[in-house]
Amino acid sequence: MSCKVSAMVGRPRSEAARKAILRAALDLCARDGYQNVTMKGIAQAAGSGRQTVYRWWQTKAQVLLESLTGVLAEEVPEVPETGDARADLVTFLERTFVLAQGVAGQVVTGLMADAQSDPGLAAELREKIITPRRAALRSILARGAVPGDVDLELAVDLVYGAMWYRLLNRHAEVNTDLAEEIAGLLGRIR
Amino acid sequence: MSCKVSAMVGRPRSEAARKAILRAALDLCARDGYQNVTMKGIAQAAGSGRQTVYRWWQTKAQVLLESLTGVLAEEVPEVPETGDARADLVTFLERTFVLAQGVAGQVVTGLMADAQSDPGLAAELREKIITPRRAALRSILARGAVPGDVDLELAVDLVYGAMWYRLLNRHAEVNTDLAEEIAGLLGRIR
Amino acid sequence: MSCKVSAMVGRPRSEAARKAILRAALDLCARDGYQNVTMKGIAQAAGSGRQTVYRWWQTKAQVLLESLTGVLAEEVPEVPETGDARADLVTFLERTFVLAQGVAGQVVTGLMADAQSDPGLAAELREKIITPRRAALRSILARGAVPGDVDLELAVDLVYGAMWYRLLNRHAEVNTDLAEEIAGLLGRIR
Amino acid sequence: MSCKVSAMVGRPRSEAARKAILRAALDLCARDGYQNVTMKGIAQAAGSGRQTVYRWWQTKAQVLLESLTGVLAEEVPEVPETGDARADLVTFLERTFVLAQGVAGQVVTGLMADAQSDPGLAAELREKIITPRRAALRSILARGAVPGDVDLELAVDLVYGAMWYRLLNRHAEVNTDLAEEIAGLLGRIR
DNA sequence: ACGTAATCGAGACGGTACGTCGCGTCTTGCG
DNA sequence: CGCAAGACGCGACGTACCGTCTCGATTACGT
Repeated sequence: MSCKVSAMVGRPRSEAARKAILRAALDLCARDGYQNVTMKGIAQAAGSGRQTVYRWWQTKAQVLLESLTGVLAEEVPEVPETGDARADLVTFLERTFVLAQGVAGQVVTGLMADAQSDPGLAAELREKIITPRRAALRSILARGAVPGDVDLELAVDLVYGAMWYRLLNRHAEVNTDLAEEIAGLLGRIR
Repeated sequence: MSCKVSAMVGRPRSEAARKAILRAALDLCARDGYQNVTMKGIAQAAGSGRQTVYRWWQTKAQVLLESLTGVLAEEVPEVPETGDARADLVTFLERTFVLAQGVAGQVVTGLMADAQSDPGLAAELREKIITPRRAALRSILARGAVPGDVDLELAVDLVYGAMWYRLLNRHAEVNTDLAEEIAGLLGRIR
Repeated sequence: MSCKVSAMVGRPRSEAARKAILRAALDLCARDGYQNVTMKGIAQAAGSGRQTVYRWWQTKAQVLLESLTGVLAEEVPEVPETGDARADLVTFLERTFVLAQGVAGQVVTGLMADAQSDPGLAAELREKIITPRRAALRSILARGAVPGDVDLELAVDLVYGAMWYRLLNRHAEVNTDLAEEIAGLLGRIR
Repeated sequence: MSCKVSAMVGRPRSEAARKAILRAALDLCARDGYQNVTMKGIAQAAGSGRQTVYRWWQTKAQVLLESLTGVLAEEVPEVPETGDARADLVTFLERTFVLAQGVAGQVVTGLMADAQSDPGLAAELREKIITPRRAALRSILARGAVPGDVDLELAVDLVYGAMWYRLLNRHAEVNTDLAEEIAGLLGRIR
């Protein structure tokens, strides 16, 4: 998108540095926790200069958001329509929850925290991470996992809500059992 | 409990300062957002010395946790048993959600964020805020708002999860309508 | 001098506390050095309250000035007139220098330092410590240790100056040898 | 001397900041007195960050020692050998005392005070300020201002001692008259 | 003997400087 | 001109000491 025709002089952006930074941010987040990650630390761990990070991202949240996008893109929980609505739902949730148990959980949790005081980040987070997955879950639910007259937005809130709640509060795990249990309970709605 | 009989020498703790600090913390949180509150700022706003804050609390999270406790204690959502399980549930959720829409939402959200990197705070938060309210909701649900064989812990996760999800992600309001909707959906479980 | 006739009600001043404070100040000064002595530390070491110290002295300098006065009063270097002017001078200087090598040196050095930024203390220090000793040295010198037409004030400056210089700069000891050497050099003035 | 050939990466030290800090320290010392100078104040007055001061100096004493070195280097009291030993001595002392009456006196006095509780500073002060000037005075005296068999170290102690004594105790000025008087008295030693 | 009043200890109070750390920006030389 | 290195101005951190204050307890005097 940038550097269309004119100019394009000087040394080009180092793709190696970009990847190193995204990777370093992820690793540090896994090791020290999101809140303890710093721009300085990211640059250091990536073996890059501080300015190189700031040149392409404004905040650590943006770095980690892009890191996260990379992680999630590798394994998007797209579920083929098998005809069994509940099985599809379970499959979707299982895949989602497995991701949430890994670094992605760490990152997305931290991003959500930062988003509380950064409306721009909040919007970006919703746009790039939350909303697409809400839409995916909604379409799965629409296959018949809940009765047709149920408010799907509310159902999505309940399901993802439970996941977020457990991710943040850690009173219980977000594992494959939860997928089954949620699907089971939704299936009892008449 | 403390300072029962013996000892109790020296100048006693200033209750005025304590209240001023708790109040200032709350006000700052409402004005600037949890993440932008600082110990220095709290002390300044409370017209107290920095050491006075640190003498009684170790972190801003602890200050705000106590502030929050004060706020929540004023209006505990205890619901009399009317016999109508669903009505009780709605009442409980409405009261809960009204609180969540105010400063308490700001604070509890920030505390949850901090708790991600502070296990001690996480435990305290669960113990003092989360768990009691989970128990309250659970007992309300047990009055018959959901069928007897439903896993109440899971039901609590779904309900509070939806609230937390909306509080954090702000894709929808946490208002009295939500109370009705949730109660309605739970009521359809067979 | 104080509390002449009227009033004089209430609990009388604790002489024990006064002595303990003066003693503690001196001990701390010897142990930690003048600059590291604090009012809090003095009170603690004396087993007294902070206010008790502040009630009777305004600054640590005043406490230590009184402590010092006590020390110096114990052994005032008054020299009997033996007829041998030089011997009298040596005796006086030896006694003076012995005192200077002890805690008194520590204290007076620190007081002098503080006096640089506290004109009141400077005046008090001159009045109570410096001037009396200058007068004493001057009268000894006037016995014939230097020719009669020598400016005695200048001579005093040279002698006490050498002592102070060595006390502060520590490039050489202030010992009895110095007394002999100074007396010898003054004796060569014609 | 430093940063000779290799390395020398990163942004170079700001000479402007360095000079501003040294200057600010000096100004504050002249205005508020050595004891009231703070690292925070120096940084503020210099328009620099606190860390920038700490990066290059550990204490305010070190800052002011370097400031002082700058001041003294501007006008080193080097005296050409005129053949008249006493005249040379008077010239040297006059130049010395003029400096001592200015800010340099303030600073060196404060440094000496701090040196009482900081052996490292004491050594540095002796090495960089005291000893070179002692050597200079000694060589002047050796030109014949005092008889050849007089202990020059002692003579230096007496002369500089008088200066220091007056600087600290302020019972008399350190002016050009003093230079004449001291030279006169030394000239009477046989 | 008993109230009055100033003392005592202890320690919390509002301040402020300390020295450290992370921020986001800047200024170098090298590739 | 991108990039590493790292110094820069800034400001919050948690600590220490300042001098003041507020407690309960103690100790003399003047009724």
